[in-house]
Amino acid sequence: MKKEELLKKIGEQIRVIRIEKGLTQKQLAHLIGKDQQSIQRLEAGNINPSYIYLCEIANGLNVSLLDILNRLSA
Amino acid sequence: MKKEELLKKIGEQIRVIRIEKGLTQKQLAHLIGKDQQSIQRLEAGNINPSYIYLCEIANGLNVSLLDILNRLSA
DNA sequence: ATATCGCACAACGGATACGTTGTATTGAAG
DNA sequence: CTTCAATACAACGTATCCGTTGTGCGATAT
Repeated sequence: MKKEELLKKIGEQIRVIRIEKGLTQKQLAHLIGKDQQSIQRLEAGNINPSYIYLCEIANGLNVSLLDILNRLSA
Repeated sequence: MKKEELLKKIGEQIRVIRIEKGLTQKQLAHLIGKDQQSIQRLEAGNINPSYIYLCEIANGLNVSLLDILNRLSA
């Protein structure tokens, strides 16, 4: 699977979960000490986030990283 | 959970799986177009690998990233 | 003794992530 | 119409990743 597709997919999944939780990009960003633009780039698949970054996102969304990845295959 | 602990844990888990598969650091590295030192730093928890990097590692180990993360909690 | 293999650590450089600022668009609210 | 919230994109600087080279150390074998 191509790199860009992987990044797009996980970005989209993060967006879905964020919206399910009723959060804006800005709110999620501030929950984990980042800013809105960072979340935007992540959701758009424009960056290749680090493991720690993904853990922080999962934390802000109040789910586990496993949950996020599990939902990718579904 | 602290960043260093997270990196150490996933590094150790990757090492366990690599050894289960009977691979050396060098062999795993070459399977995915990297070098032995990169694997060493990853396993030692000295780097914060990107999502794509983790996908490549999982690929080289012939498991899914989900498998690796699943075994972290166990 | 020396060669080889697996693993560890340090340093350098190019590439990239990510925080920040600035700006544009869209839609809802007043 | 104006205002504000939410999202998107671009550019810049700093920090970090990761590939690479070189070095070392222990274990095993010849």
